[in-house]
Amino acid sequence: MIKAVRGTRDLLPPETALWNHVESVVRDVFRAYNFQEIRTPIFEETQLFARGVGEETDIVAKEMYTWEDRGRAASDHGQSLTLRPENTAGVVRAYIEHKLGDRGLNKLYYIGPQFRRERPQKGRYRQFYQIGAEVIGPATSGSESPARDAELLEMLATLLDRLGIQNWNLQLNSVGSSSDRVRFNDALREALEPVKDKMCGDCQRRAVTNPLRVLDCKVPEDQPTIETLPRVYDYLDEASKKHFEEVTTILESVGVPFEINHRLVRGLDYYTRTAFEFTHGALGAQNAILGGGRYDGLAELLGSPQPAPGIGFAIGEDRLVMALQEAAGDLQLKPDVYIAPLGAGMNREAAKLARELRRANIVAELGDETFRLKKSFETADKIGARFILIVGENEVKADTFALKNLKSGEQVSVPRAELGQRIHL
RNA sequence: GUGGGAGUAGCUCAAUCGGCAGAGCACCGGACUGUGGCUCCGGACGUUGCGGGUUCAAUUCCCGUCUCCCACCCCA
Repeated sequence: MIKAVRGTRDLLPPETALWNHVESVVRDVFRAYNFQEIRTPIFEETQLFARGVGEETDIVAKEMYTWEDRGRAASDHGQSLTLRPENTAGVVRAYIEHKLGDRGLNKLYYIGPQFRRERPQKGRYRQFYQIGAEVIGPATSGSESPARDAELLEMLATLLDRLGIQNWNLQLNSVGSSSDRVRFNDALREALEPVKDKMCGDCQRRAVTNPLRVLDCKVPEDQPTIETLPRVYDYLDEASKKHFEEVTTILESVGVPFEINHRLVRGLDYYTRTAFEFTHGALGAQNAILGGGRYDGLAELLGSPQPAPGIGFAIGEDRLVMALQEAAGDLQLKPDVYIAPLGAGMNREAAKLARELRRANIVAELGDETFRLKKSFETADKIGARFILIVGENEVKADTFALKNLKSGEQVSVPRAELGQRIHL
């Protein structure tokens, strides 16, 4: 038997109804904030992620699905391509390629699959779905403003509330501008030098490769040491400090609860200044339901002639759906009516009725004339239809049909022209 | 990539010391020829994840492998 490959899965009904519900609420909420959808390719040139996400990140170093193109054209041949491991780089590439900066401030969102070759785990798959949004534009369009950070965070709080996610928790930090980061990294390395030997193996490695990640360490024995390390906040320049304070001030005034976490760092190289994560319990170890931050230098890094500060986030849709399954029962999609043709030649009559009703926006399931009436009733009951409509010779002659409410048991004779109205009630 | 647990019918799970692979639910048919849910009767259902080894005999013991789950790592 051929099975779905490791880390991928089929989403089946009725669960897909929940996914559709989530996506529909998402589109609705994003619309209120004037975001519009962008769709970028599933694969891109490998270079885009190497430069955008960062060569040193785990994602680029060991988790990407990369292959060499075998296109016929010489220009295709040998080109290194990669399934997108995240969507921000693609959006920024599109922003540059189509000169979207000329439109002013862009508020874009996407929903789609991403790919990383990780060991599968609860809430972690090799093909997973992200819902993300990006606010990006020339600095003159206000893209750098803390008002945009706060707006984005407030939108996320509204979205989670609207979906009925209970007990989410917003963690906020500033990781500084790129120059702040350089100074902070140096300070961290220096502070780690004398103490790293007594830390865990992972931290000893991080101290060299990515000192910021030491702050994220969960090993209990390392916590006292980590407490003595410098804080990012103290290495922010005046502009970054002011920016961060304005974000928190707006959040307070609009009433979005948050927690400042000086240790919050992000795993992608492009993040600057505001960094955040929404967490949720009962998701296992993968408790981050969404994460994001500002990326003021990314566009230039990817070759934009003009600076284009931006901020964005990505929601783990798989995790979001998982969090909703804990609380909500499954919403099952049920038809309004089951049409039961009864006897030879009735399929054609039933088909005509089904067409009429469906065009009147009624959800109809169609039976088969070879079924005995009892079987039709059982099927109608099983799929949860509200009504069963019997299409037999008598009914067709009279152009009046037996319509039974399966819940109440009430059965009435309804003229053809009134069926739609009767079922809509 | 590392560590731990688990794989038996569509689903949830049994199977004594190594001795004919089972139950409930679900499914199909009948009782019941134009009226469902209840009941009764019957039916179908398996490469015991896969491959190898030991044995007269393997779901059971051994080795390998794959997948899933949990955790680390990392991230969403």
